[in-house]
Amino acid sequence: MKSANPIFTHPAIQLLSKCKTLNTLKQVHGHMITTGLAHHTYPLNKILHSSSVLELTYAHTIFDHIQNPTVFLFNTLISSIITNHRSQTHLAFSLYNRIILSGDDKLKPNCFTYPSLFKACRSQPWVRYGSVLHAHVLKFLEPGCDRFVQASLLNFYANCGKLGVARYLFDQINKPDLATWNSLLTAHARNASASVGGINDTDSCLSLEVFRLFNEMQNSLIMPNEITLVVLISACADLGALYQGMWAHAYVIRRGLKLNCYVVTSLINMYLKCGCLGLAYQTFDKLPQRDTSCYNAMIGGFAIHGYGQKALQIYEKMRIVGVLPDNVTFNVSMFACSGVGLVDEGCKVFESIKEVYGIEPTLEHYGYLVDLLARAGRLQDAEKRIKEMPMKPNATLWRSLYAGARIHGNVAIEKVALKHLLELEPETSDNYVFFSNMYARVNKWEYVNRVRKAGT
DNA sequence: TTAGGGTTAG
Repeated sequence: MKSANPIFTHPAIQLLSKCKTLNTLKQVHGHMITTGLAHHTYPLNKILHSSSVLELTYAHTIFDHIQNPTVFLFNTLISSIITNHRSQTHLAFSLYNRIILSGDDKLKPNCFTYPSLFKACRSQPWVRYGSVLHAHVLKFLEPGCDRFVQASLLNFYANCGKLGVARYLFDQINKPDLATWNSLLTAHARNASASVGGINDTDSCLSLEVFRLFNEMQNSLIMPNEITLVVLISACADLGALYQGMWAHAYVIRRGLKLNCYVVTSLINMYLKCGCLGLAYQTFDKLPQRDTSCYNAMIGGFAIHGYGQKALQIYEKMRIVGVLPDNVTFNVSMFACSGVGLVDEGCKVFESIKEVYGIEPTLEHYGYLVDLLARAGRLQDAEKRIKEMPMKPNATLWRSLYAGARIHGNVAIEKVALKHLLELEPETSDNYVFFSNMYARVNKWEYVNRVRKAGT
């Protein structure tokens, strides 16, 4: 009987996965160097992976000391950078370039090289490299050799809005598995809800296509999972299709799928979009373990339906049970206050961002604060907040101040806000109309004509 | 003997 190679079962390798700090990892690495273990690819890959999660610089130093690293080691580092250190994506691409430009016949990218790189290409500034990578896939890999590469390509094109290419690539895949089906469904749902400026016929068609694809998927005997249902329920929300959404909810229960935070959040959102606040709350209330997103959906739901006080109660409950709020939580909570004039409560939420949670308020947070104050007629406070904020205010903030000043009849502040709006958006004709309307209201007709001329 | 693709909220 052949005994296992001791390298693979060495206790130092078991220890590696338990290292929680760079210091302990360095100790194990030192031990591996003295025992000669660090010369072998298998343990080297393990240490490269563990160190890249904890401290990328250390992993890079290890990598730079490896003579003739294999494509396996390149892939490990590339994928770890993209998964754990997205801001360092350029390092992943320079590693990829090293493979391509090595001139070494033994060093070629393989099917494990591409999925993470395509994932990186979904955000700027890397999007433009996607089609280059696609060309490399065709050059270096056998056609249709790997479903992971095919699915990641599909996701890349879907993310760019090139749904036709995504569908073409899907049709090339032999017996698509569950994740590939989910990719295609996600592609349609994402493109349906990604349009700017509201619903149009194309978007509705894409959401309807999600229904059709779901049926096609079931006919191909692939069992949907929670992810599939999240996509299906989101399509129902986009269409305002309550009956289909309820059917999907029942399907989750009937098929024994988990009502996890993703599924429940999409259900809450669907019920809210269909105007069923009660059903949204029932679904929220039944979930024993809720995450931040789930709370955000419910707070936002109460806010949109005009129940600011209820929204704040949920926000308070979140604090009591110890679920950490995020930027969205602060936004929706302040929005909830704004809608029903709970000014002091909204200000308290704003102050808590820094004082309680130690987070620097963002431009968007200031936007909600100014909107809250301006709507309530606290125009001097709103203007003071804009002037004292640490970043440059954008047009949205000045517009909120303008709207508040307009409603509450404060021409002086209205004028200040409009001047800033014109500076920031000289091309927006609405701003000139607002300005001339303001002068017309105070009977300054010579200015009305002057502003109108400037705006044409 | 190790690696890679799919989900929610304003």
